[in-house]
Amino acid sequence: MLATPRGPHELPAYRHIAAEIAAGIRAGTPAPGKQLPSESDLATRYGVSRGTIRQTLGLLQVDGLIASRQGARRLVLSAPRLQSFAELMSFSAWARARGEQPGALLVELVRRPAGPLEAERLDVPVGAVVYVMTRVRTLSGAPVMIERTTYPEWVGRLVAAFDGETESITQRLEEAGVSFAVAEHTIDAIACGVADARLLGLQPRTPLLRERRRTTAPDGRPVEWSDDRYRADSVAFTVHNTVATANLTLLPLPARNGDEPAVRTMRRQTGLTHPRRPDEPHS
Amino acid sequence: MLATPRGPHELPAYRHIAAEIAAGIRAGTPAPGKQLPSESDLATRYGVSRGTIRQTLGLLQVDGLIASRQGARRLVLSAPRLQSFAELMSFSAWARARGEQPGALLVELVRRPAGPLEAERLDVPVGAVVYVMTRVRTLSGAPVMIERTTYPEWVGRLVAAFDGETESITQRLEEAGVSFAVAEHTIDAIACGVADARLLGLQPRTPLLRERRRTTAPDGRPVEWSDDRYRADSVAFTVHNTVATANLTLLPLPARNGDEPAVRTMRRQTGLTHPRRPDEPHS
DNA sequence: CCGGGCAGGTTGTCTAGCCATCTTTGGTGA
DNA sequence: TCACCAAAGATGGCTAGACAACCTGCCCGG
Repeated sequence: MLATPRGPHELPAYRHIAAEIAAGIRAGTPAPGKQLPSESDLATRYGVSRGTIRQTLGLLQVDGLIASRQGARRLVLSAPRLQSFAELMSFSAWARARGEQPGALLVELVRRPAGPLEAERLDVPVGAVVYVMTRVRTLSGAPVMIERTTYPEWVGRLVAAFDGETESITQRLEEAGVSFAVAEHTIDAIACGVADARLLGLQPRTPLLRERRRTTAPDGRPVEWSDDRYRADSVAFTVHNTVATANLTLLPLPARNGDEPAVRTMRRQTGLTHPRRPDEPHS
Repeated sequence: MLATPRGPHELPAYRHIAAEIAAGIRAGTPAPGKQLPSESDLATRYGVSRGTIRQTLGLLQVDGLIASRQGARRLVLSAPRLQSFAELMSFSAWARARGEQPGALLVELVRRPAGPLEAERLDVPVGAVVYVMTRVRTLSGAPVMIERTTYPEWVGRLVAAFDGETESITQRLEEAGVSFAVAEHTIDAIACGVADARLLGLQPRTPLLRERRRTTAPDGRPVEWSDDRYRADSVAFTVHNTVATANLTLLPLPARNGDEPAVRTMRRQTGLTHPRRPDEPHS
């Protein structure tokens, strides 16, 4: 009864169906603002139970594709975009997904004992071996980002074995069995210093978009800590969040001189009021 | 058998249990890096079925509190932070949650026909009435942000009725029955212009952190479009994402002169490889 | 013509259970 | 001592059904 039978090595049904529905929305059926078929409808159509369909719709909802209100049919919000967790981690994966040619110029790769800051960020003892790699990343030849990544020893050992100009460290690490599960990003703006200006070909004091990232493996071990500085005129971040899932945080720097501030976090919402009526279902 | 019986108006069981487990983690039991009790354990302990516990753990997982791998017990990743969807939307809610005193200085509030850009952002016809409000937001008296928000007529009418120095427009709107469901944020860095410099008391060309946001009601109608510019030395964004839920996007500006670029989106991940062994369960 | 109320449809919550797949552990045999 | 294997334990995926809460549209009465 499955619309498209699945082989043994394929996605679980609920993901498969989610992909199919997302593809449909991308193709315009149903159009944004329109209603989705009911859960029972979809369950029958795909030959699965309502529980499985609810898993599917939960996925689409977290992704911001659809909205739901108890009692009313689900609404299509917008067409889906590109998708991949890897794109958040990997400059190369992102660039390729956009059809641009990523590149990397190795500036430095050093192996040294961890200082107290690095030790805390990577959750290793002070003095443990860490690897610090600095690279300039390019898009179609033009430098757009400076990447300073710190790895713990068990990862850095692998990284050091790669070619310096290896396109995607992330991809190579995954192939080597190092996996990524959780990442925490801190995004702010800084003025370009003299050294960074030279690497990026900019004037000093130009605004840069800085992303600091800590990535963790499924077992909780930190895999990398990175400080990436983007040309502000070539890149921006977007964050999508819903009342059901908010993963963004805005954090103030303590007293305008500080270093590691307290945090403003955006997680889930408990309360949600509903609109009076969905008249004018937009467009 | 419920550890804490629920009354008729309380949260659903799975949210209630999630809150209790999160509180426990905040208090240090289990500590980060340690294991959570098994699903069956928790089900028995809270007197619910395993399905309900799985709903609970799904919540905590999306929030980045715990990680899971098939076959292994769930791991506690970190202590939970403050939580509220409102804090992503509302400067005031965020400031108060942090114990600081938010303020607002009304610069301008105009009512005018929508231009083509505004019309698209708010999903109204060109020429429809929109309200544009400019305010300087302060933290304990010091200006930290310039807020330029555009509202469609049905929301702007309410906003115009508020006092200009109303602390939290968002909160007042919710009280008036306008609810928020989805928000899309675009974050980048720009150099401070002359006008903005005067409003914020900065030198021109200082880096600013810019957040552009479109907020949508549960029925899909846009509620507001905002351009907020923060002092880069007083605020930063953090984004949390997991392999199961990634809501961040990095989007390149097309040719270094552009206005509305294509999008690099970070949504869900389909594939996930697993680590070899979780030895050294960190700390 | 307008408004209220009711019935049916739809999503939200929860249960009980089944099997698959993977991890961990402990024991056995070389 | 060490490698391998089997069993137990855990999570992932899925089903079928029940009831609650809520929304919508229709019908009917005023």
